Amino acid sequence: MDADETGLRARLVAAGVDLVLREGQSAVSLREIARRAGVSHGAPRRYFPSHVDLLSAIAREGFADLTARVEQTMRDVDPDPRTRLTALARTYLDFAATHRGMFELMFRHDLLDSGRLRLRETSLPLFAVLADLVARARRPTDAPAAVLAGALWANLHGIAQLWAWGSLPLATGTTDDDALLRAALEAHLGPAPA
Amino acid sequence: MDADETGLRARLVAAGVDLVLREGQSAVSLREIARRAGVSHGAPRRYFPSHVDLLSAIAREGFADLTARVEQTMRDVDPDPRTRLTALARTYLDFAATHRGMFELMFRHDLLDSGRLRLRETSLPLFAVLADLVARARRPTDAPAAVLAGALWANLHGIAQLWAWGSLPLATGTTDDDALLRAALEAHLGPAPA
DNA sequence: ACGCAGGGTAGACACTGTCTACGCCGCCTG
DNA sequence: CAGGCGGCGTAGACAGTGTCTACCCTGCGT
Repeated sequence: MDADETGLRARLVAAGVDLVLREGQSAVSLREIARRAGVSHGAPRRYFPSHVDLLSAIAREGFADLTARVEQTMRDVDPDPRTRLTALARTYLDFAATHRGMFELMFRHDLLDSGRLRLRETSLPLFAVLADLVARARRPTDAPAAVLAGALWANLHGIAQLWAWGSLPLATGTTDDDALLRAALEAHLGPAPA
Repeated sequence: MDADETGLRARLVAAGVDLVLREGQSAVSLREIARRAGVSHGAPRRYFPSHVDLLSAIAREGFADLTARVEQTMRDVDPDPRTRLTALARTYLDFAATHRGMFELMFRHDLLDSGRLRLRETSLPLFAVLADLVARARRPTDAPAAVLAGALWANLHGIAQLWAWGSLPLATGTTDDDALLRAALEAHLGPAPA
């Protein structure tokens, strides 16, 4: 979506994405991606004046990837809102688990330039999908749709976060990943349909 | 609780806690706390062989602080489980908001030596308080207590995380902090009592 | 009185982000 | 066609970092 795919900028971002997936955020240095792209240590500066700019560009790719996955899921799955929400949740958690370093980076607001690059807004379409489904699955007595959606997203995000940290199995004494997710969905959306 | 309060080790940790609260995790370098303690850059090495060891010691203080606050809350508030859970939740979120840098550090598993120092287990007493209250507030049709407690904790944690990131108001379009918290509590524990 | 160990000093190394001056090559203009 | 000029990458420098190592100094026990 950004200019030519073969340019140095694209190669640098690609190297960064690869690195963050493989070794985590802390492995992504300007000099290292320069090395991987076979250019001098000062070259990235043309496209990323600071480290933050580079990380932000990488995180952007992450959001794009996650969004694409969610959209694919929406294409694959039954239109029933509850079914879709469950699928979306699994996609979210699966992404967090299999793209750990990227997921971490995506929410490291201290490393990202969420202001200038409006990076946060990259996550808005994602939230819009969730909000729409929640609005349709919402029961009359539930909280307003926006609040309900926010609470559910927070729950998803928290599960992803605490899983990654490894403290949930430690604390709850269970390794049944899915139980927590099901409990969260039922809490916010009511009992699962038969 | 650790040895003498006046020793260099204690001074270093104190300087680190201060720094992390004031400027965030990234400001805490071994050399900087050495400077603040008025010792040479190599001195901390006696007590913290690596950066991870220092950060872990600081995070430990954070968990101790949070635990103390929660316990104080439990002393201050009505014994009714639901009331206590609400108070605990507010304490948790308040801590995350007012001790942002520390809260972040506490859950940066990539920076902490959660293995050797068994740092994760520092959070267990905290979870135990939550789990106990949840067990008492739980309705018969709810998920098992451990799962319910895990789901609720995840929700709390997610709210704290997304708040800190500033994306919740952006996404939900509301600045009513408390609505989300109330929604989460009601979702997991049922409608609020009159 | 001796020496020995714990605790702090100081220098070195490799690495990082950032800044600056410098070349190279191609394109646009006169 | 000649000239220059601007984008792009190179290369060196600087301050800062974590980590390692050799050293020293002081106080204690024998």
